[in-house]
Amino acid sequence: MSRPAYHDCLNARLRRSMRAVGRRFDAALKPVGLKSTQFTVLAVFAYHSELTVTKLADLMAMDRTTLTRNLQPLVRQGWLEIAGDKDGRVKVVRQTSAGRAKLAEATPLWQAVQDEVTKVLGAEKRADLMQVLAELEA
Amino acid sequence: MSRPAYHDCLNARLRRSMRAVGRRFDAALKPVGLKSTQFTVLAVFAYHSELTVTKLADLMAMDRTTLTRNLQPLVRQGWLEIAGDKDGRVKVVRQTSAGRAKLAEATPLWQAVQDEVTKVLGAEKRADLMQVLAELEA
DNA sequence: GACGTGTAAGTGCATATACACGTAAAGGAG
DNA sequence: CTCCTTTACGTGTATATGCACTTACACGTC
Repeated sequence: MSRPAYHDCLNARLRRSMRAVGRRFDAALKPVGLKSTQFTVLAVFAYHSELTVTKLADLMAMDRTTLTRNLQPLVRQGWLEIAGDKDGRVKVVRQTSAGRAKLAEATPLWQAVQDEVTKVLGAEKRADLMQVLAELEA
Repeated sequence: MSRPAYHDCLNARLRRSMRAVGRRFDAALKPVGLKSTQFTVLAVFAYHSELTVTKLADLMAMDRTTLTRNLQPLVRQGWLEIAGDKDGRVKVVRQTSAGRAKLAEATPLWQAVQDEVTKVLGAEKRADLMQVLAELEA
């Protein structure tokens, strides 16, 4: 037997691609002062007017405590706001009008990268990729 | 026009899957005290006896300054060592025997997760995924 | 109403990631 | 030999990520 097929590691491959793609999206969004990860959070609120921290974390398949900290820069910039609830345990996250504006401002830049990827990969391969990546989450 | 198709964001999808897969690999490697990212670094040295920092970063498609810091925990644990070179600008990274042993110890645990993924996705889908992810790097 | 259980959120710690900038050494032009 | 450019690497700062642990509140049982 030869050495194990380390080059076939799914985790390593995913991270490599994630880094490359992340750099690409980050660069595209730089003119509007958004990280790609922050864009992703703002985009969730295009579909939900308000969410508790835990529900948002579930939606994003992210550790709740990671999200708590990721929200801070967005709150500091005034794009999101966090308020208490009748239920004293719960914090509700909402997008501000500045947040909606920032998302709208960033959307064409984001769309351009999306289109670029579709062009490079082809629509079919891209759709298959998205599908398999989603399966991977389970 | 309706709202943009934010749910179709490649970057967000990649990160979601990366998080899920990373958690899975991290959990599997926990018994031997390795993070999945650290395993990836150690595995590179199954193919290369020594590498400069920049070459290692290139091989991993990672920012060089990120790698510099990622190496520190591995050096601290005694799995890698970093030495100077004739060329005073260059730092050479090598795996120690402890590093080789740790990699060998972790390999079966890593292989189990790899096999699990292949079982869940099917070998073909998995191979296609790896292929497309590689294309994405360019 | 006191108490135990479950639920929502935050903190401490460690690591991963990358950009902007700084430092130091090699190597060539004059 | 001096100066300039290139190359290799590190630091400062900010963000992303997750686990172990803690805190605060709600709710049902007695």
